[in-house]
Amino acid sequence: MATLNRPGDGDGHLCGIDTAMEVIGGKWKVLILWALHEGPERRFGELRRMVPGITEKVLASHLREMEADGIVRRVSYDEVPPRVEYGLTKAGVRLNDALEPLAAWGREVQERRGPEGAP
Amino acid sequence: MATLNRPGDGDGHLCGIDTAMEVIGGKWKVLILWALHEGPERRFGELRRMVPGITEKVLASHLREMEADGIVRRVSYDEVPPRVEYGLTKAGVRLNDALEPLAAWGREVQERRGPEGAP
DNA sequence: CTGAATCCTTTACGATACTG
DNA sequence: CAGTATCGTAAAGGATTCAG
Repeated sequence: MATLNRPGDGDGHLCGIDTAMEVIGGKWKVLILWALHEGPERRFGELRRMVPGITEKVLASHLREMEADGIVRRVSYDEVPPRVEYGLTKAGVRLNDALEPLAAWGREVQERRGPEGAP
Repeated sequence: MATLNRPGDGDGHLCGIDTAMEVIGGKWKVLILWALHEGPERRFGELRRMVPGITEKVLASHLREMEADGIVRRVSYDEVPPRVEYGLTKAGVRLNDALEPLAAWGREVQERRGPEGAP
């Protein structure tokens, strides 16, 4: 992504938010993050059930990207039938914590426009 | 977006983060938000210069969506040549504040993988 | 069970030209 | 100056099938 030019900044100001947005930019990533949050290690099928609507392909590719970004740890046990468990790295936990104020903001606006949304 | 099913939640848990992600989901929205942050009201052309790379069409549509989401306030002065000024609403300011920890996280990982990125 | 492979659809975004 | 209108593209995601 690009950086921002603000009059005060002689050079491009590294706001950092763009980096974070790239990491959580996928359609389901924050949901996966949330699913992994403060829970035990989760298996693939478990995650698939926890994030209803996601397809296997997208779940798999998102998990791979998140692993590459260093926020998800993948542990594969050499068994049959195969067993793979996913968890958060330290960076993933910190990311999740950093997401909490944003979640609070979202809950706030949900309540504010809540009265209508419920038939 | 969907909500999350965690074993503990009997019903879909409203994590709120999905709501926030929809609001800031556009490719340039956080940058626009950042540009509007703690500054004076900004004019359209000013924003276009502050967010290099964005096209007029996308800037306009993003601004309209952000206004509809209640985070941006648009004031149009009936002059010629036309003058329009954009600023953040209270909700917009709170959203920006809620984004700060995420930005800090981004800066942190930038530094961590920083040493290589500089030729 | 955990995926990879393939094909298809959607849509957000980009480029350009034009207008009150 | 502050946009709108059109058109085109690329990338993300969805549906389905197959495999170790």
